[in-house]
Formats: sequence, structure tokens, C-alpha cells
Amino acid sequence: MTKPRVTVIDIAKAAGVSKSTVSLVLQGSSLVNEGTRSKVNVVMRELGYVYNRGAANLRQAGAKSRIIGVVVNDLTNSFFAELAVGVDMVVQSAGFVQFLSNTGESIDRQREVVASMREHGISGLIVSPARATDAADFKPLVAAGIPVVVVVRNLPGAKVSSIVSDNQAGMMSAVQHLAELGHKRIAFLGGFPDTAVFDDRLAGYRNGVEAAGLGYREELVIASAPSRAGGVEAIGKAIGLADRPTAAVCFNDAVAFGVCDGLRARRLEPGSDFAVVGFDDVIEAQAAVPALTTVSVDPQGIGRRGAQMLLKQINAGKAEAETVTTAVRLVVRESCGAGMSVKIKQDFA
Amino acid sequence: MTKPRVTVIDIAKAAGVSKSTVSLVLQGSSLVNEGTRSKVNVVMRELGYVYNRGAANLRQAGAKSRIIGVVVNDLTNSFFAELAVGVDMVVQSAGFVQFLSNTGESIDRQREVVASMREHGISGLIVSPARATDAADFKPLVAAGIPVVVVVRNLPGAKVSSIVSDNQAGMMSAVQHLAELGHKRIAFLGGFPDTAVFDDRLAGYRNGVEAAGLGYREELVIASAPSRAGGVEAIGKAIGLADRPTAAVCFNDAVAFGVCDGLRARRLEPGSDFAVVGFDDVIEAQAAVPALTTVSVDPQGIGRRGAQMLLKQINAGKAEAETVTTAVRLVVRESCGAGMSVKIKQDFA
DNA sequence: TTAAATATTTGGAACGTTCCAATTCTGTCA
DNA sequence: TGACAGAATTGGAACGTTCCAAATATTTAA
Repeated sequence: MTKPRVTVIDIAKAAGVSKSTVSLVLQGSSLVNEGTRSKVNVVMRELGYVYNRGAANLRQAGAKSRIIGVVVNDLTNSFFAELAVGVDMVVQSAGFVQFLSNTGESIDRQREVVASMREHGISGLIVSPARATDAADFKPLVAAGIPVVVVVRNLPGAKVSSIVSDNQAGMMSAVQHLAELGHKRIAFLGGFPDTAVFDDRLAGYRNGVEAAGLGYREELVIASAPSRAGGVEAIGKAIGLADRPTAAVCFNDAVAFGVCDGLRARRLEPGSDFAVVGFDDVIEAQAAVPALTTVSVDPQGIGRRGAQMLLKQINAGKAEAETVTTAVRLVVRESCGAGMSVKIKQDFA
Repeated sequence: MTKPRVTVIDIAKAAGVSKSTVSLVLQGSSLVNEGTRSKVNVVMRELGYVYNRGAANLRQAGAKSRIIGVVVNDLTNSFFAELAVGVDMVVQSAGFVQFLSNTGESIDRQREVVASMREHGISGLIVSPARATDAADFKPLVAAGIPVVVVVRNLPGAKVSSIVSDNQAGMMSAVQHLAELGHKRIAFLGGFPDTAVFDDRLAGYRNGVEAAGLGYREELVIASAPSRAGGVEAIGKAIGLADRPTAAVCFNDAVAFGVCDGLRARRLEPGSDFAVVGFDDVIEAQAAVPALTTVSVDPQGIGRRGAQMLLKQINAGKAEAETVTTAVRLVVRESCGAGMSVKIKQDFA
């Protein structure tokens, strides 16, 4: 059934050289004579030789497998799909191959997946950690000399490199924009308070309202699941407030979409009746109606950058933990009401 | 720098047993005494042992690596991301791990990626082939006893299993729906004619118009790239036709979105002024305005199903090439004008 | 108590590669 | 011609595991 494998010894025999020579050819060594090299190559093609990386890797103990592990927490979210594509680009062109897994926010699955990757001898790991991931979880990896780069969500205690977008500045610019449009009561909606990303975005919100001279009011921040459903829930509470807000910055785009849904359910039109701003600039943001004003973060860029960082560490042999935050930029579309006449906003304020 | 690896021999020494016994424990053999087993397990934990699958698989020649390769042609398209998630679900729960790569429609990259996967000893491959993939490309794989399942796009000549959605029936029901709404001139827009999927969908279109007694007219099928830009281009040509169509079925949702863009650019409102129907039901379809009427295909289901099929073949040891087509269903939303009054349509017809 | 049966453990020999040190070729120079 | 340098090649040994056949421990049956 399964054909006997063609090995380097078979090639050697058929080409009339030693297995060592074949091995040299395999690694593109300059030691081997041009004629021999091509002869060996021909024979390999004829016999349908397939390199056995497992065996190779076994011998070059400690040397690298050329596999990069990538772990994301939600591949169906186009944000992470883009990220993976970004990683794939640089990883492939560096001659590595990508091992991608999805945890679906399950910390157990994350553990399984990472363990499995380790068994397969990955030379590095890029991970967007599931919620509530323990900083210590990646300790063994780095102790074994396997570089780890954490992306999107940072892991405060862990001694690993990370690359996150500038959540604070992004949220601050969103608030600032709304303030410039004349809004006085701006809410912060959605997200789970136990995450580092939430903290950063909230801090940005706080800085924003304070800088605008509006003052930070606790009742205006309403947490919820970072999903569409969470957004519906959050806006419901916000509308119920005695001193009702006229605008909101949302934890992410999914929440923002939910907020729009919730507004419509109450016969309020997002954009004209209530300003909403998202975060992430997922692919659907510009096609939505009204088009979502949001903070754009370029996930593919993060992926590329993270991969570069990882490769650098792999090549360097030593993992200098380094943290970079990537710039973000507010994309003004319709949902913030920027295109509306001033009159409407004044009626409302 | 890199610590010396902890091997099964180290464990054996520390636990006072032989390496063979440790190996037995590793494989959960029932031959080993309960006491010994737990002692070994404890030691493994203490020393931080990591199983070396490379070595294992080297020995069990022909035996399987528990890696499943997944190759898709466009991960940024949420259709394929969903598909990958579907595969991941069943693959992971079967104790396999997924190796995912993106070809971006490049046939060269596909070749590279598949070769690399083979070197790593995948036990099976799920692939959505890049355009113009040669059926013979997967020949060596199956010859080596590695099961291959082709999804989404089928590969006519290849002797591999495949699972595609029922493109023909889907397109036919779309045409039928438009005919029932009173449309007489229905165009088929977008897609590259050199693909099997195109042929299937076009055949469905043809059956549909003929069954509705409208007659098949060649000038109403206008090919283009299967993208948003392609859609714009195709609708441009369609509008220019002497006997202008009043409705269109599109090769896929991306084309359909492009068609909507093109209509608007000509001051025609999709839905009320011109009916458009897509194919795939990508995630954006329901959030778009107007919400896209489209043929829903459940990519995640295809992924799951494909993975199951592959696992079955892996376990059976023999690859019985099997072809399944999955059912699709028309989702009526707004872009087909189904919600419009009959009057408007009559004005138009 | 002993033989037979069963349960457990164990030392090599693989698996396909790379590395090392050593060997065999080429010329080249005196 | 012989010696020498450089180029090219080569036979083990090793990597960490599993498998096999064989050895040893423990029970059971008589």
C-alpha cells in the first residue's frame, strides 16, 4: 500500500555516490562538484525523492525546523484572518512554513495547540492569546529557547516580545473627533474589563474626555461582551441613563455594529441621531450602512511586523524581549455624523 | 543557550526504568504497571519532558504524523476562513493538528506549500486548489498513499475525493426566483470561464432560463474577474446591451457587490431598479445595503465534512475517491427586489 | 512446591538524515 | 617524478523514538 520511502541512500546508490554526497547536494553545499550535483538532482527527480525533514531535524539537534506556529483566537473574525495572511507572507518568503491554529478563545485549546506545536518542533510562535491567558503559560517555551511574539493583546507579566496597536492614542483621537463635532456626553461601550486591551482603550477614552474638558464620568462607561450582541446590550443601558449620551466610542467594530442595531430598534438612526465610532476597521466597516467611523489598525501589517520580529529573534538565536506599538488612524465615515448639518446636532445636544 | 533536550532516556534514568518502558507509557500501552506508569509520568512532569514527534515518526515509518495540511487560495475571503475553521474543528478533536497555508491563487506558491507539507510528513491534505491547478499536480501525493480531499473547486481529471457545493442547483434556483418575480431578461455576470465552478454555475443558469421558458441567450453571459472590480466591469457591459437585462445572477458575492457599485454609479438602485443575486452568502452579505439575496453555501460545513472524509480515508488506509456535492439554499433578502411592489417591476419590464 | 501461564520490563536494532574526521582524487610546482 | 595543496568524496556515529524478541517477575493451578 504505502510505497517504501525513497531515501537518500537509494539516491546515492542509483547515482553511484555516497549518501554523504547526496546530503551535501541537499543542503546546496559548495563543496560538491557541479557535475555530481546535477547527476544527483536528476536521480532525485527520477525516483521521486521526498526530503524527510523529521529525520534531518532530529540530527541537527537544536537546529531549527523551519516551522512557525501561529495561534489566533478567532479566525472567523476577518481581523485575525488578515493578521494570519500578513504573517504568512513574510514567513513563507523566508522559507518557513506556517502552522496555524484557532483557539476560539478557549484557553484549554490554546494549551493543547501550543503543546502540539512544541512537539512538532516549531522554531518560533506568534500568538494572539485567548482571554485570561496566564502570563506564565509561555514561560516553558522561552525557557527552551523558542522565541515567542505576542500580538494584538499584550500579556503584562510575560517576558516575551509583543506588538500591539496603539489602543490608547486611537481611542483618544476618536473621542477628540466626537468632541470637535460638538458632543458633550460621550459614552464608552462594550468590552470585558479584565483585559489589557480594555484597559488601554479605556485609558485613551479617559484622556480624551479630560483633554476635551468634558470630565470623566464613570456611569458613561458600560462594559459588555465584545460582540455585536454585547453592543446591543450596552446601548440599551446607555439610552436608559438619566443624562443620556449623544455619542459613543465602542470597544471594537463588532460592538459598534451592535450599537447601531440597538439604536435602530429604538427608532434612532446611527449617524444622524446618535454618533458611533468603532475600533479595528474590519472589512465590513466601510460597506456597512451607515459606513462605520472607526480606528483603523491594519492587522495584516501587524502580522507582517510580528513575523519579522520573530524571524529576527530566531536568526539572532537570542530572544531580546521587545515591545512595539503600531500607529493607528481614525477613519471618518458616516456613523459619527460628521457629514450631518450642525443644526441636527444642536437640536440633539 | 538552548538547553539540552530532555529525552526519554533521561526520564528512564531518573525513574529507574528502561527507555522502552517510558516509551510504552508515552503511548498509553496497557502493558505497563499502573505504579510504574504514574511514577514515569511524575518524572516527566518534573523534568519538563517534551515529546519529540519527529523522532517518533521517523521510527514508525509509514505511520502517521497526525498533521493535516490545509491549503486555501484566499484566506482574506471570509468564505475560506470559515472553511478552515470548520476543518480545524474536526481535525483537532480527532487529535490531529492543522497546517494551514494560503496560496493567494498563485499556483507556484501552491506547489511550494504542498511540497513543504509533504516534507513535513502530513498524513492528509485538504485543498481548495488555486485557479488553473493541473489535475496531475496531486498525483504524487496519492501515489505515496497520502489522502487528498479537494474542496470548493473540483479538479476534473484528478482521482481524488472532492466536496463541492451544488453550484448548478443553486444557480438554477436563483434564476427561477428572478423569473417568478417577473424578470424576462436575466444576465449571468462575472467569473472566469476556465474553471469548473464557472461551468457548473453557468449550466445552472442555462437550465434555469430554459426551464422558465426564457431561452438561453449568449450575449447575456458576461465573464469577468470574480471580484468586486470584475462586477463593476461586467455590469457596465450589461447595461450597454441593446436589449438591456433587468436582473442578474452573479458568479459570486464579490461580483454581486461590484455590480451594485456599478449600478449606483449609473444612478440605478440595486433591488428596486435592477435585481441582483449573489452566490456564497459571505458574512458581509446580510449586513450590506441592500442586503444581498444570495445562494448560501455554509463553508464551515464544507470544511467539517471535508475533514471527516479525509480522516475516514486516513483511518481506512485506502483512499476511495469519493465525490459529494452539498446542498445549497437561496436566501432571499433585498437586492433581488422581492420586497418591492409589483408596479415598479412592471414599469421596468 | 513446581510448572505453566501471565504480567511486566528490557536491551538492542532500526528509521533517514547530518556531521565529523578521514580519505581519495586532481592538479601543480619544483 | 614526488610531494603537496586543494577539491571532492566518504564511511561511520549520532539524533530520540518505537519495535521486536527475549528476559524477568508475578500469579495461578496442580
